[in-house]
Amino acid sequence: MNNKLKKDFYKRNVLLAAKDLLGKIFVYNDLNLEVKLSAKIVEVEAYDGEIDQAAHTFNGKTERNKIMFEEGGFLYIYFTYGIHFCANIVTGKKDHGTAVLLRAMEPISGLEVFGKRRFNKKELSEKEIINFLNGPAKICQAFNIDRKQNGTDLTKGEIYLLYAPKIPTNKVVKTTRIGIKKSTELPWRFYIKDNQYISKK
DNA sequence: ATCAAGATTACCT
DNA sequence: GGTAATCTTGATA
Repeated sequence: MNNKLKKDFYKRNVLLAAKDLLGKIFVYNDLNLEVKLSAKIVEVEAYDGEIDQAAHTFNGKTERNKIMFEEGGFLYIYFTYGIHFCANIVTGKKDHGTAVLLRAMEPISGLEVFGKRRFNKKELSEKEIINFLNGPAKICQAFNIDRKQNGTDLTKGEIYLLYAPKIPTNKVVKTTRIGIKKSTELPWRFYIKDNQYISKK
């Protein structure tokens, strides 16, 4: 049985896709590792260059953001603050510069790998496990995602998402986004209510 | 050619 | 709460 999310999931409007991404399972099948790394998406933010000044695509296509203008179903990875990478799921139709930032996840498998990469140890306290993936750059550090994964096709076998039932609307919290200076009024951050793995209240 | 900003994190008081 | 770390990108201050 194959419950991998298909192209049609990603081709939808960015806000619909963002809300629906909550609860889905992010999987990295890195053939260099003995285990598949996986985690449940618990917090996301939507970015839409048409109307959103905080989106990297607001001023049009550039070398960095061009993957966001492709059809949904690719990874967009960017480097920021001289240190960190952040991962996005490209959504929507071709030539629409939209994507969903992955802000926090709940670890499922590959805990020892996450522990080694995040804190250089395999003995894990509950507090450290909560800290594995509760921020966009932490996710990339734990999954070892950087430039080389930019543009990855999520309908192939290396990195993909698994279906999970949609989180009911009354369990989804909608707020303004974090860490941006423009378009701060847009309520485009979504997270699973009462989940302890989100980045910030 | 130059420069300021940046979808963050970890560590300090 | 405050801020250093660190460097690519995209606009041209």
